[in-house]
Amino acid sequence: MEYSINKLSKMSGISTRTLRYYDEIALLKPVRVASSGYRIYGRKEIDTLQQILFYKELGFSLDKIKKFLTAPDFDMETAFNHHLVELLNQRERLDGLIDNVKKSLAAIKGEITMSDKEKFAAFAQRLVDENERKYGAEIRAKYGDGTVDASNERVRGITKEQYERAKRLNTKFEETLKSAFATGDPAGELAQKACELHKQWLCIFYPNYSKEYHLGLGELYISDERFKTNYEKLAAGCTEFFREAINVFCKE
Amino acid sequence: MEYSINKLSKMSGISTRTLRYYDEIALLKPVRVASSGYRIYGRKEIDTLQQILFYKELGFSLDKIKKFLTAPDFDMETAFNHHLVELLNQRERLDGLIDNVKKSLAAIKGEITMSDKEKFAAFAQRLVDENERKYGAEIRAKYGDGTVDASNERVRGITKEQYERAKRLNTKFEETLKSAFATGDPAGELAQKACELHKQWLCIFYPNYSKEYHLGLGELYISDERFKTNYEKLAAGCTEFFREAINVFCKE
DNA sequence: ATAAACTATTCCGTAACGTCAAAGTCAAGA
DNA sequence: TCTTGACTTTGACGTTACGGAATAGTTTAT
Repeated sequence: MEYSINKLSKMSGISTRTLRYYDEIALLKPVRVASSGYRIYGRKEIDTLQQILFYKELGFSLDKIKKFLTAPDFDMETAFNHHLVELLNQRERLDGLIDNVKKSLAAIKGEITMSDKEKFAAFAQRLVDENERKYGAEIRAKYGDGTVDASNERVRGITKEQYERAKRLNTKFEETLKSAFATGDPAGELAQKACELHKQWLCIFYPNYSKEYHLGLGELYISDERFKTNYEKLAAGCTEFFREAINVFCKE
Repeated sequence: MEYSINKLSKMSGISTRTLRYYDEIALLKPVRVASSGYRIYGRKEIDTLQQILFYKELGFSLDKIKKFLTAPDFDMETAFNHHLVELLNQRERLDGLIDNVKKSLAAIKGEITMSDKEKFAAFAQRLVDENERKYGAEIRAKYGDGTVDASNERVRGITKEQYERAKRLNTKFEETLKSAFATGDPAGELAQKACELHKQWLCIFYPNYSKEYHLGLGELYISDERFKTNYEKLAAGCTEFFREAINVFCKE
């Protein structure tokens, strides 16, 4: 059974434009092309399209979906784990936004008159990051935006002592990680100690620490350039190494 | 006090590229431009930038932020309310994705067998998405958001009775299909009755039933392994037979 | 034969910038 | 004064996953 692009489109609910796009990026090629240039799809292509739609529903990018389909021995479990971590991060960020918007709304409805826009803006700014202005820039410069943005709510209440402690922990952590990297064994004692230090550091900003989140952070370090360059400064390949270490650490 | 683009960039943590972009879209213009073409910012621009960053932290688009800043009597409360609703919707969607990814992960790991019930739920979810994708915007444009949400709710939160009815229908359908397959005639009375039962089953989840969709479903059953194995359990070759039957059924 | 329906290939646009590239500007040391 | 280096400018392309439009060729039906 053969299908024109329009037939396939109507069957699947996917626009012809999209199907052409999938052809263009080699995600879904027609089984053959007629002499007229018309695309012709077969049964196998319908099957593939269904799979594509399935992965799409889970929020995977087309690029990853392509890898799923082309590499037959793709490590699905790892890929899904990565994806889950990413989604969890996204949700946490959303939670933060929602929280702040709710607060701002309350402020608007409350004592602020809408006419006095400037007053409100000033107030709202104070509302969001009183502490952020004090330490935020400093922290941001050191650890990258992600730390501040993702944990705005928690960072806000951080004390100077805590900040000093974080700084000390971080120094110690970097030293330990560097030594650990020299051993080349991410499961070794040194590497695991680095993980422990990192966990302590992390707990300052994220009181609700979980292994799941720690694991996710390992992924974040690799995928986020800002973190990666930070760690790569210690040693080339250090980020990957640290991720391995975290993987071991969190599985114990 | 006057600031070069670099100074402002370093003070605010915003890249020069971004500042130029904000100039380009008229979100933040420099106070003046030197004869050399260099941008020069003043104190007022710093304040404006702070405001921009505040709104950005709440997840507003630059376009909306511009309206906040330029329209002096903007209805903040309404805008914030809309924004909040949008964020909540996004989170709900994320929750759904996370749920599905978790389930898929469990399935991959083999922790649970994709039971019939879950298959069922997955399928229902897919129908919702498809329904939303196809008609959502249209309906929403006509009747407002409420309608779609209610409609989706109906599908997602199918009642126990509906579920029971679906189950009964499905059993009956399978029996009929099995008998029909024995006759070998996809255009015969029994096969057509099976199609009718299938249609009724389908209509529980898909109120906007159309022959076209039913037809497409026939293809889906053959191409999707999860469905295919389900039907092949009844009899070998049964899936193909059923598709033929649907073809006849929908052409009447 | 001609109109209707279908299909193809560009190309532009989306949001919010990052990342070069080529070229002009400014302050300071030799 | 010349040159070097730091700084700045304006393009222009890349990113995601397509939507939409323009233009031109193909197939099908009457």
